[in-house]
Amino acid sequence: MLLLSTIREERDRLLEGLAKRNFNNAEATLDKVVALDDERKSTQTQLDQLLSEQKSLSNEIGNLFKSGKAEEANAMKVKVTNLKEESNVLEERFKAVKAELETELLGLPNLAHTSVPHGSTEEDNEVFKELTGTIPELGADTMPHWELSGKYGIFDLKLGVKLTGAGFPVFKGQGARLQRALISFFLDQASAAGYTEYVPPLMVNEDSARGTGQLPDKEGQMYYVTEDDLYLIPTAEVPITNVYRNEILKTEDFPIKMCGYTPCFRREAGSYGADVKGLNRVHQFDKVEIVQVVHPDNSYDTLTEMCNHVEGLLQKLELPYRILRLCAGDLGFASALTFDFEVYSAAQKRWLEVSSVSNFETFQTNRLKLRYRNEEGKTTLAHTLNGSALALPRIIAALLENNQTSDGITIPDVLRKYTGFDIIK
RNA sequence: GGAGGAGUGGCAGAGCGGUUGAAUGCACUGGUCUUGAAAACCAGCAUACUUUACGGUAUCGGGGGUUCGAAUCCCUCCUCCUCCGCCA
Repeated sequence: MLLLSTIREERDRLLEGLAKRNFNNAEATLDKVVALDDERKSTQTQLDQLLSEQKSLSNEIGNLFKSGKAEEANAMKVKVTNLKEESNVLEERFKAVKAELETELLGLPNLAHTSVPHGSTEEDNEVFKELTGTIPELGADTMPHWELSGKYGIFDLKLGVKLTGAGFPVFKGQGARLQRALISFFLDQASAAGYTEYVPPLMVNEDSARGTGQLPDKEGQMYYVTEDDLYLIPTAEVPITNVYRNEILKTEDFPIKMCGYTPCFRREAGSYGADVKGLNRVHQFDKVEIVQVVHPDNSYDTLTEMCNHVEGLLQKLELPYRILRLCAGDLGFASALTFDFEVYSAAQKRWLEVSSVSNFETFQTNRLKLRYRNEEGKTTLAHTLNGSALALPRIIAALLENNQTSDGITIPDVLRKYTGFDIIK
């Protein structure tokens, strides 16, 4: 959620940013927000005035009763009752204005960082770092991962359909081991980089979902348990970032570095073709997430640090990758700047997104009420960042496809101590 | 799932209808004292909104109600504790 102070004081910059994001009616929306905020303030001032009068009169009534002047007290009661009627009307108006203001604010996306390129679709994303690593030369009998899975019995989509439905792959045998190996590897790497490991709940309440911006923006993306009003997490970002919801930190608490492995659940309606084939897009997948809560002065350095961490993982896995800087049109609602990491699948001959690293600045912390006490003792919003490190299915797809040989699928060196085997046969 | 008890400031813990945003203790911050430290003493110490400012308003688990007036009474939801049941 954007800050009202930003909307009031940096209107031009904001209009520019909203235009970049192709946001319609930006000017009218900002005008409306400011007008609502003005009304909220003036309503509150009037309301407070009335409440204050009521309060002091009520105290007088108490004193009158004590000194035995019941008649005067009763006369005063009528006065207060009248005041109360007046204030009730104002209070209703106050609540309505506040709610409307909130709705408008929730509809505004984060202001994109100045380095975010213009553009409306993923075609306009900037290649921040060109292909790094080598694309393997594969033979004529190269298979995509969904065919390899059948050949080696790594995972089974049909079985998933039988057990649950489309988009719920079942990993088995060496495939299941590979999955577990990757999780351990990613977590060990995160721990070594100073992240504290969490095992969070896989369902969250409404407050948590709102805190990180899943609600109300992406309600349809989440599985929802109606009986208990809980949401299945679409990413570990949600529970982990909410650890510090409603907290006031000290500057010496920074940086807070957290990581966690969780399954992720996404309803992901509306895609087709190669995008959703095999493991390319599924409803349940595993991911290790890294999250940081930092001082606003350091958040862009932290973004770089987190990108370096993700890059290191891809290098250790010996996967060819590139880094994109997302354009304004492709940038997530809550993000100020996002780098996407893509690995190249030699068999599918396409790039697969395996990580997204973002700085949200104060967009999430404003909703989360996640603050710190600054040098002057004032409470100030912290910055949050997160990144996938990494999401498993497409890593597995790329590993299977790029490492296929006539003898089987070779496992990268770094994973061998985790898998316990060096080739999938 | 059933029965009972409880939720107050960073923590502990009073208050149980009337200037109570809330006693007291601990913790914390600043000061005096001291060569330094400790002790002692003095002062400060919730959050948010609002006001140019003085100040004002709201918040005692959440929401609603009764009353001129609620931390205190009523309803409801949530959470925790104890006992019973069930269970990996």
